[in-house]
Amino acid sequence: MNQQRRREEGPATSRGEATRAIILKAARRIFERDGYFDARVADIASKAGVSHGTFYSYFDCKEAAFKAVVTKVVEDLMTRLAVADAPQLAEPIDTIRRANKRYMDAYRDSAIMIGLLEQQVLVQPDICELRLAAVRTFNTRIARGIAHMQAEGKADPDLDPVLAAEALGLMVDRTYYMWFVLDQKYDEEAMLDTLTTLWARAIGAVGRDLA
Amino acid sequence: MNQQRRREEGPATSRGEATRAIILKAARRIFERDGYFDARVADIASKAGVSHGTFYSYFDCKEAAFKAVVTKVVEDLMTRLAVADAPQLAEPIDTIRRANKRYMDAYRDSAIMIGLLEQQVLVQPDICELRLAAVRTFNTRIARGIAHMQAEGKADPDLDPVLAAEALGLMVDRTYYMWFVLDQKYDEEAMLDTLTTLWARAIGAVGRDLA
Amino acid sequence: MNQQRRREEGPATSRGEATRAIILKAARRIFERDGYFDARVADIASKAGVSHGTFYSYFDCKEAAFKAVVTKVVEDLMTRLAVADAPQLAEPIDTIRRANKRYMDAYRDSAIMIGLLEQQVLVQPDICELRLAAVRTFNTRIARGIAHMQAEGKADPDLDPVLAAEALGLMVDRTYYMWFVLDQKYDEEAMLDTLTTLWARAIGAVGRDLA
Amino acid sequence: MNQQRRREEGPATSRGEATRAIILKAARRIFERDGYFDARVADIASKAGVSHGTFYSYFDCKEAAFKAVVTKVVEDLMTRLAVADAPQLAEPIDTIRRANKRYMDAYRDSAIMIGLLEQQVLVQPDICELRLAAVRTFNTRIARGIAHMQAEGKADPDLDPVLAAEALGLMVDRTYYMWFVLDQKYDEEAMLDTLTTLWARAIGAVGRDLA
DNA sequence: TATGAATGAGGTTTCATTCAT
DNA sequence: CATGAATGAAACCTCATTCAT
Repeated sequence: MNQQRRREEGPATSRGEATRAIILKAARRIFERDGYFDARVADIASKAGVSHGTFYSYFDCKEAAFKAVVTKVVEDLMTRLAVADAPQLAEPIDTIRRANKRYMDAYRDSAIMIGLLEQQVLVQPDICELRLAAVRTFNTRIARGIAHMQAEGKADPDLDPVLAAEALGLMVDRTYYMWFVLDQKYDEEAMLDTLTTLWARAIGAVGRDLA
Repeated sequence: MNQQRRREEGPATSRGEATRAIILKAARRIFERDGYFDARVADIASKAGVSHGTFYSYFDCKEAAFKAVVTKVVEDLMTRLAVADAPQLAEPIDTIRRANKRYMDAYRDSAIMIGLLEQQVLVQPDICELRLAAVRTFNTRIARGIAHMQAEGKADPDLDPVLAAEALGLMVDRTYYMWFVLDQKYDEEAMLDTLTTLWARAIGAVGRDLA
Repeated sequence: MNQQRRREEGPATSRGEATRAIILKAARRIFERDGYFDARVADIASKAGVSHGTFYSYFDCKEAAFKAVVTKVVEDLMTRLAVADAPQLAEPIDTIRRANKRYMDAYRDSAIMIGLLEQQVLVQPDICELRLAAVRTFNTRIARGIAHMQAEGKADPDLDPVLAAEALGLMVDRTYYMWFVLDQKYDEEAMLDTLTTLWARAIGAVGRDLA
Repeated sequence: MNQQRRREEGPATSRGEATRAIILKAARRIFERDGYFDARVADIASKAGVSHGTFYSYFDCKEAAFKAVVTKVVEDLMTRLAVADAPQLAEPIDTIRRANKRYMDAYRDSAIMIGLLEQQVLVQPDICELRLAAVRTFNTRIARGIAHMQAEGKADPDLDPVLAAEALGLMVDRTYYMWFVLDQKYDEEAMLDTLTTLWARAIGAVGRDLA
């Protein structure tokens, strides 16, 4: 009862706030180390240096902690990728490459958690929703970019910008998955160039090519 | 030891063979219904109409049954997609579209199991290996196709056919995942056209365009 | 990991201490009632009035509980038999008889557990070690006694005190086994007298005889 | 039904006889290798080169096979030790030593099975009965020997020959157990001499001593 | 007589979660 | 706020034994 309320209301003191943060951090490390299913609440608590029961003062269940961790990862990702998309005066190819690179860096840093997120998508509806929302945000952004280029005569106007954004976004996203989650070995420059070239040509981008 | 041997050597009689097939089929249905983690061996046995113990006469554990099911799914997929790739005299765009369509049909039919496969890739190294092997086979095939077009002057010769095959393969594969596993709603014609156009343009395919 | 730790470190509170003791006691009663193999963890937990899981908070497995019980039994036995061996001024025959009687009383009280211990000696190396350690302690004590008598000219000096102690100790020990574990019916006085006489004569003890 | 009858009636053909013998031999080897509890019927059948079901054509259950093996071991032991006890004209000490040596050799050859027998004594009433019967036979023989010496004035007439036989028999038997079953390291000559001397003195045997 | 497929009771163990202190 | 003892559902897997062929 008491615990329920506390969980719902969130930490009341700054000490509680700190404990919650510590547990969250510990949870991420344990999830990254053991995966979602093999991660045990006991280990999280122990790594956080608190007792079993304390964990449940802050999180309803293991799933809730996972969701909290993953939400934060996604939020950080979004924030990091939301930086103003440089001046649109640049060549399309440069814009695209820069975006791909930015995404790559961000993906790499959170690769393991992203892998776990993908894995849970099929199991936890909440997580799936979270994932889809993120995808939608990204895709919208990409679609806007493509539409913008089309408007400026820098991309093929016949293309459906939404579907194209979806497919190309997945191409890049999935490539990074193979690369950083499944540890396939690619040469960074070559891969970035390939992705960028494919993308640029796919949307019929005019202008300078990657030499 | 005895059970071990039977499991390793496979059924000795045709009756055993049949039972194994029945269990395998039941396993697939239960996995599709409940997912890997919630699937219980008891349910599989019960759906197969055999006893608990019988299951263990044929499979080491749940994981082994899953692996067997998934292996079969992948093999079927490979077989199905291995059909002679029509005469290369056709326009590239038609070749590409036909391939995308074939893959789409195959993917759709096994979508749930493919979803589970993707999910287990991070958990079971064996499954990951299986998955990567399939990917490699597909990619090689695609890369050969691209190289072929390049040789015939029908595709941009500057492109690295292997990397391109990898990225474009993932684009299509992942799109189908969103479509059939995560149940995103796409218009079939529009999506197929988009994927095909993006692909064709990306590799600089010359020739007729999708009207 | 958490449970592991608790098991390794032992109970952290006195409440835990008490529970452990209760389970241990229940385990002994169940082992005595059902024997080692037929004893079920569920029965032990139930007799202790705790849940299944609680048992595993304190013991790794049935074997561990057995080992704990048996260790305690052996320790109690050792303590009980370690009482100062009366003044050595007494007649050897009296010293020997008193020792035999003391051992008999102790053996009888723990007969069933000792029987189980003997039974597990062949199966569990740990238990075997425990058993041999106890035997060694007893034999050393006996050998010292014989050597003492030899030094005082009260026993045949030609005898190897260690081997003699070993054999005579086993004679008594095994007789008690037949008596209290396998329930052979002997007359207490007659048997004690026989054992004592045999022992005394065997070591060539001089002095008064059992009349 | 059918099988039941066959088991009760015993093998009908000499081929069946042979199979039974083969299984019995395999059973002994598996029991010796794995102990009673860890021995699996499957392993016995497999080592005998027959199928699962065939085992049950000859034995009711694992326990029955064990009993058959152990009965044979005990019978062999009895036969081997039943050889005419040399002329009683010899010195008592020589008679005793010879008997101890004969027993030692026989014990050593069947040590593992004897160990298992001891272990099952507490679990299987049948086995216990078998064991006690053997003990009784031995003890009677020993008691007769002691009584004989007493009659000839070669041993203390005050001793109860039955109880003495019991205790001394156990002394020797248990020593061999420690020696050959639990693998305690003893020097053969020294131990045989000690046992013999203790025994001879214990019964007040007159005559030559072991030098 | 021999085979081996099928059975199913049975026990062990884990770990997320609760709650009294 | 924090602790850790207690819970108990749940799932896995083995292996002695039967029986149809």
